[in-house]
Amino acid sequence: MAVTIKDVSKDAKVSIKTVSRVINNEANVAEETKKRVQLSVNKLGFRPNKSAQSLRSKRSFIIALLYDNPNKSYLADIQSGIFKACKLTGYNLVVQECDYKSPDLNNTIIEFVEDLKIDGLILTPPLSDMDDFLKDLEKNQIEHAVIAPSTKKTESLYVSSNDYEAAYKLTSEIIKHGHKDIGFIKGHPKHSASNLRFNGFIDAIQSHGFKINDTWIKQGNFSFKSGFDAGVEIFHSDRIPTAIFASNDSMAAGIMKSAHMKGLKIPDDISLAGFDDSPIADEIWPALTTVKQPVEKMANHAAKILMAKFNGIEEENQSKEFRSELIVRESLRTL
Amino acid sequence: MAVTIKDVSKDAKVSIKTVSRVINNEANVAEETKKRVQLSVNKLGFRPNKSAQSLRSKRSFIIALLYDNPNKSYLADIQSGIFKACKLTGYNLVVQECDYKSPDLNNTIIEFVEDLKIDGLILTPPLSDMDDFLKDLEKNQIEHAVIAPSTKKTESLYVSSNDYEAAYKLTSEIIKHGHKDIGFIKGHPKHSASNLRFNGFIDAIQSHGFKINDTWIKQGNFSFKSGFDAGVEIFHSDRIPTAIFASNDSMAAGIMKSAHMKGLKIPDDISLAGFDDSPIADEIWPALTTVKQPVEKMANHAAKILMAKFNGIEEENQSKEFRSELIVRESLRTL
DNA sequence: CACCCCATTGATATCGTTGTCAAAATACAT
DNA sequence: ATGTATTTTGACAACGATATCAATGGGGTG
Repeated sequence: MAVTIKDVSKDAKVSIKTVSRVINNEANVAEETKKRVQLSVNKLGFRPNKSAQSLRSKRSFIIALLYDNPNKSYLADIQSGIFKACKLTGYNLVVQECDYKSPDLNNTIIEFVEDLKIDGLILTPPLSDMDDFLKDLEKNQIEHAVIAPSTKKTESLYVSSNDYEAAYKLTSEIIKHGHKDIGFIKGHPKHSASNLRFNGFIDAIQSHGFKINDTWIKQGNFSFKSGFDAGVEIFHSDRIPTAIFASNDSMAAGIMKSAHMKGLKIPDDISLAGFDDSPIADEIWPALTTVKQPVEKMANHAAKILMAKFNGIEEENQSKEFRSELIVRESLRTL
Repeated sequence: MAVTIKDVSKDAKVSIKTVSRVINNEANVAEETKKRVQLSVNKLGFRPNKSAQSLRSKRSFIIALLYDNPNKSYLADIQSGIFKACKLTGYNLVVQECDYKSPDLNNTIIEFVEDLKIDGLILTPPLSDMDDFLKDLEKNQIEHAVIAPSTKKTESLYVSSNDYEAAYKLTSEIIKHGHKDIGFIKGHPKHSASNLRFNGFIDAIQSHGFKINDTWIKQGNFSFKSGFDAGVEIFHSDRIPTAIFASNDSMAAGIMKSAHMKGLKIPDDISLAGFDDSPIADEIWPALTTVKQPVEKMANHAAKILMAKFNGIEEENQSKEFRSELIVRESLRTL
């Protein structure tokens, strides 16, 4: 039989309530009593029964990660960042794959949270941008932190990256390399980052006094295939750009493939840039010029502020914007 | 206040025990009573309190996925397969990243399982091959299913793939393309698959009466970089093979990069083959000849047999070996 | 008709915590 | 010394399910 609070209380010659006070770090326990209890706890190897705690106090020390079919390496990074934060605080992490298009997403998740007494949620795009979903969470008093929301007006905790600035900077870098005819592949329309990156691109182009050529702007959805298709279309036109900026690396890889199939050399015939610095960026040839986001750190921070919040630690642990880093590799050449 | 079993019992005019019987599908409940209770359950929207269930019955309807820093896309596939199985049965999934080298891995995990009343574990390589760890699980009566263990003598439930045969087949395919001088990059030494793949390669070579050239056999660890390094070494030698078989796609991509840097064209100057059919296999140029494993299906099956086991359903749900599929793409040419 | 058997049902204890609230001990003010 | 405020402590209820075990009742048997 496992050691219970009763065993500890006997050993330390106090009531079970006092033991409870000590393990929960409550105020008003005499220093001496506290020590005695802690001694017994260690001696007996007491570990509180989480089910009993959860039943009585309605918290589980579990947080959940919600995601909808993201890029695989993105998911792994996010998860790892969250997990590391959990490990520090003793929380556990449950994962929940969901379909953002499902009509009963809201109820499913709310029931899930209530049933498991989940202490808080972490949301990734595109869930981070579903306002009615976020509102439902608020209404049900479900703590949550969102990763990369498009608008920061929300009451929710969030972490974000400077997608707009990074896209602006990357575009400027491409221009600095002598390019004027630049194509762009947009990301998944439901992901906030897509717009931010597109706007950064547009503004950079225009602030340099260049024109946007609409036939070189294609809608993608962050998948390799959508990039490939966009590449095929672009390379099929009479005049092709000298550089293409894809909203993420997978799509850039797709374009690269379509270029190869068309007999175009990279970066000799066409320069390429991606976004995210996913593993593939450095594993294809030539390696992709891209923007590296501290995804794991962002997720780690999201988990930290979430847990800080429902543990009543407000302090400096707050929503935060992370800065991305430009990584110039071989896929971009100087004209 | 949430609906409890008491409310249901009042509404259905039965005792709480009878309600309990119905929701747990226990035997010996009159058909009519059962219907009446189910009606009340639905009418009131009763959802059993998991903490209370867990406290009393010592099960949580949670299973856990244990992994140690795997390939990101592998993790995502595994997780997705498990998650889908969980969804069907109403189980939840918690994830636990761990360090297989940690000296107190065993205790950490056992405490984790006991604390959360985890119903069962799913292990991925290299954890699937740590015999003392598996023994500790048995000793503590912790249900578990392992993915891709090297030996199937274990008492544990398992799913595996036919790595040996697949590697044999792929090697034969390379030979069929006219290659005699074939290099090989080994995988992570702690992963069971590494040996199986290597042995399949060796046996295929020898059964065709060819010789193994040791300078073309390199030790890798499944990472892109280890493949790259191996490639650099091989291409540095006086005589280079006409084809290289890397134990996974990341390493094959690494070799490809090193080949490009050396000015070698693929597949004109050297043919390549990988293993796993990870996303990168089809996203690099030229696309990799590889072996596709039904990773997600394997994980799905692992979760299913695990849950079937502790729910007392033995039947046909058993350990199983999955078959891989050869995928021939451009990276392999005929001499 | 008396008896026993087995399916069905319910009263109540129980799991291991935290919450409530009052009692006891101590500190402080007058 | 007395009264009051404050800190410290504990007895017991409560959380919401399942487990135990006995009571009930209908059917079959002799």
